[in-house]
Amino acid sequence: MEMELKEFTIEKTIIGPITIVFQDSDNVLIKNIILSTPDLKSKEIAYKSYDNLDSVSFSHLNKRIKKLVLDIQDYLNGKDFKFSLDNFDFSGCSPFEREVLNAEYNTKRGSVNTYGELAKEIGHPKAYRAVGNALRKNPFPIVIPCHRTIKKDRTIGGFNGYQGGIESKEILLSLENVEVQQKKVISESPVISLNKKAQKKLDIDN
DNA sequence: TGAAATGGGCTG
DNA sequence: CAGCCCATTTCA
Repeated sequence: MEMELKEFTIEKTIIGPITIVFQDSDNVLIKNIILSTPDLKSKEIAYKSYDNLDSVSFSHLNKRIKKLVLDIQDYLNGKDFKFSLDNFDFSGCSPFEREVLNAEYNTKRGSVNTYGELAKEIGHPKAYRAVGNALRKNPFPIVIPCHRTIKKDRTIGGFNGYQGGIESKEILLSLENVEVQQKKVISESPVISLNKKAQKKLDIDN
């Protein structure tokens, strides 16, 4: 018996439509946040990825999903924001992937870090490529702010699973006042990585 | 710029 | 388990 999934799409955002896929039981479970790509709108991707998906109008949304929608809109309107992770379903993620996503979650708006730093932070200093793989599979972009991770040479790297997504990555970074030109972060200040605790850890390592 | 290193996850 | 895929990095 397949579990029935619902979908709500925020149609107009600065990075195009955003679709939230969730399981609408008494304890709602957020399964996936899908961004649009230049080729495909998020809703099409959603219906391609999941069978038995039902659309829900905003007024009929579960309270928790409503809050997530409003939070995403606030965030995209420039509010400094840390999302609640309540009701997000990480069961599809490996322990390593969870570590990566957790470290990313703890980064701050307006800061950037590198794949290598994230790897070091979670105690696998040479697994920078694996970190990229984990971020590629990030089920909850925006909420887990994977757009803040860039390459060591300060070019912005990949996003949203394929190269076309870097457009959105650039928009999200500039939304956080991180300056990007020619696919490269050009802020004068050094790359600020992770939160305070993580930064301390890194300092000890260096 | 290109090759090689690198490690987690996925497929057969 | 082997072999391949990668949103990286480093070095010549």
